[in-house]
Amino acid sequence: MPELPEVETVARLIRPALEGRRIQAVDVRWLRSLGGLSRARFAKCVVGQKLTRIWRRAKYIVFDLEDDLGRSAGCLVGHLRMTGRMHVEKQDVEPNPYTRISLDLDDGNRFHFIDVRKFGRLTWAAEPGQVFASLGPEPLGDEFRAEWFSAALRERKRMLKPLLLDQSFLAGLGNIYVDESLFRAGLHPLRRSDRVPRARAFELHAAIQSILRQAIEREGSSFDTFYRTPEGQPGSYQAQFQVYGRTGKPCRTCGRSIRKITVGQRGTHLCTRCQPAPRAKSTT
DNA sequence: AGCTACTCCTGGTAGC
DNA sequence: TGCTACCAGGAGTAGC
Repeated sequence: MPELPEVETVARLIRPALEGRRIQAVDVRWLRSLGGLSRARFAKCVVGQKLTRIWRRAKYIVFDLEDDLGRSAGCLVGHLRMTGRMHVEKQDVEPNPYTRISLDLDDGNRFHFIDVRKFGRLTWAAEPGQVFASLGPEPLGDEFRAEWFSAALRERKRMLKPLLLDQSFLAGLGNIYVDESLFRAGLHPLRRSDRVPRARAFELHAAIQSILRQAIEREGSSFDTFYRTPEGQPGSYQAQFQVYGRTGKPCRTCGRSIRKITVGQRGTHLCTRCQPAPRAKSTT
């Protein structure tokens, strides 16, 4: 599922084809992908506007818009959720059957928002700040410091896994990179955040940053046909997975079989030797 | 405050 | 082979 590295990869991929282009028409094939806006309102806000900048915040992709007088005209805000994809191709290419929203561009190309499971969104907002107000820091941004992280973990008294998935705590991680980060730091997903020693919090902080950086370098992870872009090659970070999707396979560090448990309705992968259980009880 | 359950969705797969 | 049941899950929301 697209998380920060995959979303960053998509933004980088589509940016050159979009920046500077003007939107000439829109085609909304699945209304709910607009996240509550009507087709008419969406079209009114978007058609005729110029795409000036494509950027990422957390797992959102933002398309800044400008009207023909050069004034700000709000922005498109996209979220890929589980199966969303974005790409640009020639207007005469037959669109993918799962295309939910298309934008005709002034250079003969067409932008497509494709989403098999329809969880994703592409909507218009006057102010992106409104959408982002409740998001926590960017894990690769300056405000995400080890000292802050250690203190924030102590303040919250939650299990590590749901806390790291909480976008208002830290914005951009999803199921895969949380599992991988916790493994790298040797922390059990059920461990309470306020019981993580300071040195361990620093290790987790470093693990999150280094894993995200490596994943971006490898253009994210793709292990399923849903997550591949038609024109771009799939990412390759999945080859680096230590625990995610490796249930029953030997831990690459100690050899013990990787286990899968459920935490907050989410599949959670771990090595019970490298990530000891929070209580004395050993779950083998 | 933090937890669980439920919702939205559909392709893939396990089981019969 | 063909059917059914269940699984994956990000984020929002409701209720305890």
